[in-house]
Amino acid sequence: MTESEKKVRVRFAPSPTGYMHVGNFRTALYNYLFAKKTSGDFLIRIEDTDQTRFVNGAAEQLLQSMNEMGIIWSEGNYLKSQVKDSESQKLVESKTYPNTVEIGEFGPYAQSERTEIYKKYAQQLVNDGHAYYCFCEPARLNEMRENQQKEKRAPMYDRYCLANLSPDQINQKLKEKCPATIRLKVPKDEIVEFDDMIRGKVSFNTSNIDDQVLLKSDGFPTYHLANVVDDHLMQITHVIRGEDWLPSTPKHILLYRAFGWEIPVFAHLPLLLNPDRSKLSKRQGDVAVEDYLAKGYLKEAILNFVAMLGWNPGEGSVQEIFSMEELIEKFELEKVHKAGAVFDIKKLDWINGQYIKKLSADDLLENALPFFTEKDFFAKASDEKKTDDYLKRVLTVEKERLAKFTDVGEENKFFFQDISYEKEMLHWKTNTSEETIASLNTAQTVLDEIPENDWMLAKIEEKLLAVAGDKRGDLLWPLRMALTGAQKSPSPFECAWVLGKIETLKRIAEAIKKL
RNA sequence: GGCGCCAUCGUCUAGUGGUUAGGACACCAGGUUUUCAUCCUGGUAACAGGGGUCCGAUUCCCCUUGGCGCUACCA
Repeated sequence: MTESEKKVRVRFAPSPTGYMHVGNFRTALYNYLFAKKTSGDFLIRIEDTDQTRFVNGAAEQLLQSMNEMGIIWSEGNYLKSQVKDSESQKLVESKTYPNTVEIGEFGPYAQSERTEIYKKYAQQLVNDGHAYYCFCEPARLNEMRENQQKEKRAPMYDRYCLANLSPDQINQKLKEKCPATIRLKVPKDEIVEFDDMIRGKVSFNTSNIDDQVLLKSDGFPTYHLANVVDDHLMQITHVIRGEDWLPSTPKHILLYRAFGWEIPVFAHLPLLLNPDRSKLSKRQGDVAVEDYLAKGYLKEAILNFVAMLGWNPGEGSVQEIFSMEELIEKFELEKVHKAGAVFDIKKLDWINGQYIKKLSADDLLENALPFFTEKDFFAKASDEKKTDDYLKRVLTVEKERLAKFTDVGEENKFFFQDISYEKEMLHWKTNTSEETIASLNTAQTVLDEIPENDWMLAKIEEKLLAVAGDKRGDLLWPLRMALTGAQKSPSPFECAWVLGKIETLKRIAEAIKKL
């Protein structure tokens, strides 16, 4: 099989932090789209090699979020709740994450379970002269770096252990169990060049590259070693990751060379940015996919929005709304931008609104219900205002003006609670009380004629407009105010329809009484 | 500081060696509407600067500037 015919295999390799950063999510999405587009494999590998950063439940949360967003992988850890019984023969219990199982022939897929593998390869590098033991303590390293910085030199390991320790001394220290790391012996003054799928040719001089620690003194690997070893062992063909990894790519290439392994294709994605163009961070607003889900953004909208941050099908395309299927069909890694993209929530709001408008009454209710139950006005509402039918009517009226589900009901609390307003508010323009009462009486009569089982929006509108004639404001303003007590609201027809015949007539009667 | 990456409206972007530099969001104005929103119409708004190459550069090259990233026994 030649290289071009080799099956594409890509991976999403997150370090579990407890939530999924949207930048990370986009990386996962682009990997997924690329795999789908090329009929390749997409796997998840958990990069949990930093014991000091272990967060309980974080890995599971990540799998959960990926699953929720509809990005499906074919190898790696899975939540037990996610796996079908029919797949049970292929399952392997996960040692580290008891709520998960693994599928795939290249496991384990959690790096914390692969430490022996990394140790073996690190040792191999030492034996071959590509790496060396370092016994320097953090204090010395820090001092060294400070001095280098004072002299305005790039901080780099000074190779003290490589230059001063004889093989016997090294063995002696190892025997004494002195804390040791293994460092990559970076050759000096060589040019490492590679062809990035997004950036084209990128090159580095190895003289600027530090002797990277590969194996930490706790026996765990650093990202660089674990990543290269696993990408090779798991037969990854394309490494698609954030641009923040670009400067360490030459280290990885040096590792592939030292091992004599084939180098995968690299594609470094532009970063997602805060409005001030710094790397998207928690300090400046929400960065977790879960945050946006919790705020009532639809997963399709988030997906759509994030996909367009840094990519566009081009060729004069003016399309803004894309389904996952369309994204898979049109996605091309070559068309991913080089420059970072600002995460503009206003556009997300607009896209989300577009998706909300397309939802059926049932889907609307399903999505909105959890948000209703969080609202104080909803909790205090009477039971008949919490029925599915009632809420569906509210949502049907609200969906044209909803940007996200947290906003649900907020502008229309009068659908749920008693209203209060000054009687002067009932007057349309310069109308007198007598005129306003007359209008409300007309509305009352007309609406009372509509049977309760025929209480439909079109019917209500038709009947009221028929009696309004050319003086719509005179009839409709007082009616709307009587029903809502609010300066702004949906049309009186919609409000009457939502409230139902009984409540509508009751509120009209109350208004007349006020006057 | 060193190394690297990047550069079209405020934002996301299309685009070409010759275009009135296009679209979307946001914003503004007008229309529809009983109000608000939706919706419709229109408008403001960009090729960072300087050198080249070329008959001609927003487009190709170089420099400057600016932004960002990396510079850990984090990933």
